[in-house]
Amino acid sequence: MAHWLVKSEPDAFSWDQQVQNGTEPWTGVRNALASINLKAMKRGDQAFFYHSNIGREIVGVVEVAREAYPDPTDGTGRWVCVDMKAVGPLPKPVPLAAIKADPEFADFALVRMSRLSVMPVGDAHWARLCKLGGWTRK
DNA sequence: GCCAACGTTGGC
DNA sequence: GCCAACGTTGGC
Repeated sequence: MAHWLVKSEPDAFSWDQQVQNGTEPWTGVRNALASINLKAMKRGDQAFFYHSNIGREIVGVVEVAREAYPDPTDGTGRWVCVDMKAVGPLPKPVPLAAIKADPEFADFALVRMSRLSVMPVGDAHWARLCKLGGWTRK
């Protein structure tokens, strides 16, 4: 099973809203590389939910509830979205600063490609982030 | 609020 | 098809 990280500005769509809504379309991705990542997601894959700009930390875990389909907020038909389901909050949110300070994450996309909003997370990085966040598999 | 990174647009 | 200008994202 692959793992991912998705970013959202809490001003636009926050973790609290994700939890309240349960399952929510992950729309608005308008970047080619991010879109490729969305299309590679499989139902049941889990992803970290990261608050960009405000907070700048990983706050929770979501799961792909529906694989890529045309983004209803896109008029051109070129872009896709997935449905994400809230799994649970991280007991200890992992701030970007902690990730940057850890040499293990020197080649992590969150650090290296700061503007990418949907990215894969390797098994080793996933395991380490779970540990840092106090997350035990659900 | 500033600025670096980077994607997109438009003139040629 | 190149590249300068511009807009957007997101860290600081």
